[in-house]
Amino acid sequence: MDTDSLALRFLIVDDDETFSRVLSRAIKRRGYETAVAGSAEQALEMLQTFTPDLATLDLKMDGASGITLIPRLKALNPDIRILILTGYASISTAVEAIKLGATDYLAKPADTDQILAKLNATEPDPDIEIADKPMSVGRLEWEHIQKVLTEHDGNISATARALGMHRRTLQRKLQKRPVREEH
Amino acid sequence: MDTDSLALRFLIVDDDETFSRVLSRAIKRRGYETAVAGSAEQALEMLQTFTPDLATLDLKMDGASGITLIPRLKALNPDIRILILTGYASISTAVEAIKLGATDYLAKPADTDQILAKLNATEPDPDIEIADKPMSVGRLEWEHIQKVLTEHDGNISATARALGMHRRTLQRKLQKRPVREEH
DNA sequence: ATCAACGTGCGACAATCTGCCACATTCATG
DNA sequence: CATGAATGTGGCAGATTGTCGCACGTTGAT
Repeated sequence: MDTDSLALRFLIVDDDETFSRVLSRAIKRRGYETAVAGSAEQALEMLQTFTPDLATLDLKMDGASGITLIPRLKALNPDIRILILTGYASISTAVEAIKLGATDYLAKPADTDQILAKLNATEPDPDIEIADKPMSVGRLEWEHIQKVLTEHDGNISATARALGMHRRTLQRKLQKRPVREEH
Repeated sequence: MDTDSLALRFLIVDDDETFSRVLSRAIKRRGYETAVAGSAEQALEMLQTFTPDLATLDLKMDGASGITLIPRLKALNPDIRILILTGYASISTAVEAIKLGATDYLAKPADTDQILAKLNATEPDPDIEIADKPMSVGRLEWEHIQKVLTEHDGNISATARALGMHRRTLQRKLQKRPVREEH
């Protein structure tokens, strides 16, 4: 369908390729036009030919932080809605982001529904409002652990340290739930 | 020195009496005129005779949250600088506070210098440093709970249901202090 | 080969935490 | 005022976690 002129343009800036791909597909399926950038620099290039109406930005990437994009995006489109989405969330960066004009701020992991819910907060679309249940604490923890574990190349000791959790406990958690996905 | 007409008026709203007293003295010593309220309600009364230029608000108090004071304070003095100061800091309340117009947000414990520094900071800087470690599981859980709690307007029972967690357990978790963010 | 440093898997036990049930209040509403 | 919904506590048995300790593998340097 070429509703090009009508479809809202959605920019995803994240260096986690898997994450970007999954999110991009989920968002396209809902009728948005999407663009994905793997770094702030790459995003800046894209902005010369792509003016987004919505955007999700990661903070921790190679090169510049997504936060630096906020002023550029606002300058290009004052009505843009920006969601900061990061696995390295902190109160201080959240405060900065909002002050700079971000619409909202979420810590990863977050599912697509939550992401869109935050971005649509002001949109006249009272249709798909209250269907979402938050992730259970259990699943949230699981995804977080997997992510950090991957970042440490499967090193359990290092992961436990990074997570401020005891190695023994991590071990037990990993035993109980062999890697499986569901929904 | 009676620079009454020149001295900036500083309002402290916190139910921790000791904390308020110490902070009040430290701030007076630096030439501000101070007023202390132990609750949001009490603060509202004071506003009839005291128009602050600066304020620190606590979030978790008996009665209304300090966050509810933000609009009132802004209405009374659009140039007021408001710092949220709480022992139960979370990203979701920080985001909400900043959106409502708070100047900044700090987690207790914080010393007088930090407090005044935040209140006097002028411009946000996009070059704020990003944490090098991801959040601990404990911290992530706290943030998630706070987010859901905020989405349910502070309703504990509803939050517990949404989280698939026993209400009693949620209550106990909420009473504890959040895990400190480290670096 | 040997030593040192590190990561891993697992047993055991105490300290905590959770899921549940009960009960007294408080609060908004019909 | 009756009623349903929330909330703050207390108590308990059972599940989970924090710690220690120990036995192996690996890897690198001596």
